[in-house]
Amino acid sequence: MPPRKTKENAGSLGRPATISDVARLAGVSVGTASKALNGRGSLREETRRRVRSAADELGFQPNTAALTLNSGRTYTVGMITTDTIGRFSIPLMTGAEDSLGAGRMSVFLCDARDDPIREQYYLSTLLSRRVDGIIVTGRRTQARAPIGVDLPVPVVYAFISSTDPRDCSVVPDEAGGARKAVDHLLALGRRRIAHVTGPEHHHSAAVRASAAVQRLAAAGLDLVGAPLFGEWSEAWGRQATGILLGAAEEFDAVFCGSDQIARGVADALRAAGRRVPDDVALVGFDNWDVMALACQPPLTSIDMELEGLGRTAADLLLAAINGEPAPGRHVSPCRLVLRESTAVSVRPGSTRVEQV
Amino acid sequence: MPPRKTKENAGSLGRPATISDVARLAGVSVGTASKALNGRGSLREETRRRVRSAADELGFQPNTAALTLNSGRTYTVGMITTDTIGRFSIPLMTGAEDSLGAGRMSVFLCDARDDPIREQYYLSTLLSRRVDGIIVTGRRTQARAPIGVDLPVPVVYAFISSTDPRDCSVVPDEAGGARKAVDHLLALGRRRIAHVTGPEHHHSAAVRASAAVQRLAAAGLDLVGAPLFGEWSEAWGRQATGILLGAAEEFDAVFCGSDQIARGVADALRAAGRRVPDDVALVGFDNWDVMALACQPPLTSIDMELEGLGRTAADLLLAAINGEPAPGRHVSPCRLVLRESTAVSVRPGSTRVEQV
DNA sequence: GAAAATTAGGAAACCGGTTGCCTTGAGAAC
DNA sequence: GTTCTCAAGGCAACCGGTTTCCTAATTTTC
Repeated sequence: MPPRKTKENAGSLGRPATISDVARLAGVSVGTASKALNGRGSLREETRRRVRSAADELGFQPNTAALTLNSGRTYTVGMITTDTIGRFSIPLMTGAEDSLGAGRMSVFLCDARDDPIREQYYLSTLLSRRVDGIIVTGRRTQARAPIGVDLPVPVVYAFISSTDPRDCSVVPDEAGGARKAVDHLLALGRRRIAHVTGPEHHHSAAVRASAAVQRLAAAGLDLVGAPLFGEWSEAWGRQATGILLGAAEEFDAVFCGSDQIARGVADALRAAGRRVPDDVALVGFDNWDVMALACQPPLTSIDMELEGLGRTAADLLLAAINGEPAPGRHVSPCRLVLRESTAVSVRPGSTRVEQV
Repeated sequence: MPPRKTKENAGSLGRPATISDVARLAGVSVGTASKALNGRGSLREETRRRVRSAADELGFQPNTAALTLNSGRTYTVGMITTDTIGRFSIPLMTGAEDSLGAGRMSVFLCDARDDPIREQYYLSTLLSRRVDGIIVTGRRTQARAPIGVDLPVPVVYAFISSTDPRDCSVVPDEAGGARKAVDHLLALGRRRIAHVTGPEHHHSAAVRASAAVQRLAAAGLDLVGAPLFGEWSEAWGRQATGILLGAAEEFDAVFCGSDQIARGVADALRAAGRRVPDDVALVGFDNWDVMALACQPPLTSIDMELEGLGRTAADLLLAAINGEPAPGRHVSPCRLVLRESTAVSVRPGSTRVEQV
């Protein structure tokens, strides 16, 4: 892409052109120039053309601050990540930005880094900038206290949710995802399924584990042993595999709370001479490509569709801004992504996606 | 953190309070209210107090658009990622936001997604919003065409750099990082060093490889074989290891162009019965904790200090905004992070950082 | 040809702040 | 008692647009 000589200084003023400059060049009044450029008022077509070409020549772009001042709208939203910008926030942000950009809105990025003071500082900054709305995200799906009450602008919680049920939250259906994982393993004929996941006090770990247990119970089955709660790391996956191998009970599948854990499990199983998926089928969670694809074999995983979630959140926010709020928890489904770690007849390298 | 009843509606107007509301409540004129709140003019202390408490009561926060309109400054900068928000952008953004936030500036996030049209759209959006400055980042360090010429606001390129040497760019010293890696391996007594890295046409791969070769040459040594160019994946690391093992030449160290590659190499070496670091020492690049820590053994790696780079970029931008531009390429050093993949006597789990 | 209708475009208020200048009033100086 | 001085605070212009209202000129109508 060639560096484009921007029009900003095409007219060679030392500053951005204002509508007065345009009006002067076109030989009309400021009000007329405004009407000409916005298709308002009743003007001769020739006048409009003259104004437009003057605007082009000067590279005129209306000062957003002035527009804001008399419309009251900023066409700007704030996005606050309560913890840290990270692996989960990125697709959320990308998706949100996608929808918002289509609505010609810009996004203020605020990284609160788990600091309530910082969060409130950002909140007041955003409010003083008169953003049209706010999206709150976080790394954990657990519900959190509302960022403020009776705020003058709509707020949508994405991924994370608000403890106040009247707030609008968009969250992934983690329980549904876990059920899909279990159903898939059951459909493969596996009956002796173990579960290795993150810390017990972590909301996602708890939700996914209990959904898995319930689904098995509904099929008249028990989990092999209790869910193994630990940390969200490969090391824990390896360690937990040692525990499973050392126990009396046999197992033919492991559903893992994250792809990292699953990868640790895969490595440890291979080291122990168990074949995946032949001896043990493996399902991860997150569908984090870096992990899922590099794993040997590539991992079947649950995708929370975070980008879509971000888009949904943005759409709900835009709706709320336009006076049509949709309060409540909006649950969006997860998707099962099939790869070789549960595949009996899938060729290496191919990726099939379950039809939902 | 308890949901705070924000002051925005404390005074129970249906809209954010304006300075007129404050003035009315305090029984003074608008101008006086402004002076009272900003410590200007000559007013009785009692009057100032009265105005301040009126402002508090109403939860007054000045409308940023109005401030912008008569100061000409927006206290806002744009951050354009030319490709995609990803692993490399995050620490950059975090660092930049850190410095900018300290300067009370807000950040507009723009994800151009490798689309020149989108990029120019964002650029013109930012300019019409009259941002005080722009930071351009990207996933690759390769120089790119300037985003625009003669822009009315300062621009700083971070990580990525501009082909125009008069532009201000902040880039990591990748060659220096590669030299540190080689020096470290030499200091360990390794003499038969191989290099596995990403695509030959990829700027980072080329720079790191040639710096490594040069450093070895300076020590009177050759690389074992030619640099193995491939892709930035674990799979390539494994594959390349196969090539190395199949070749006639022995090797006692591998310097890898990324942590992902290094991890693939580690896995393949282990599978082939070679011990790391005893038989083969291993150095990665990027110091991506997810990879470097989960690797067996944990990886020594080169850290580009992206967060610091982001801070530097932001600081340079702030300086430029304040009329002290610092044109040119600013190279910031990389850091060697020691872990077990090159450690002879480091205990498992510990991380030592080289003193620079 | 004069009155009415229509059209083109200008003047000014307004959005919400800041700031320079001016007015008012009180106390000091004589 | 009169003038001078200075502190305190009001008035209004300004930033850059939009919009309402009004005027002037042209065209239509009879």
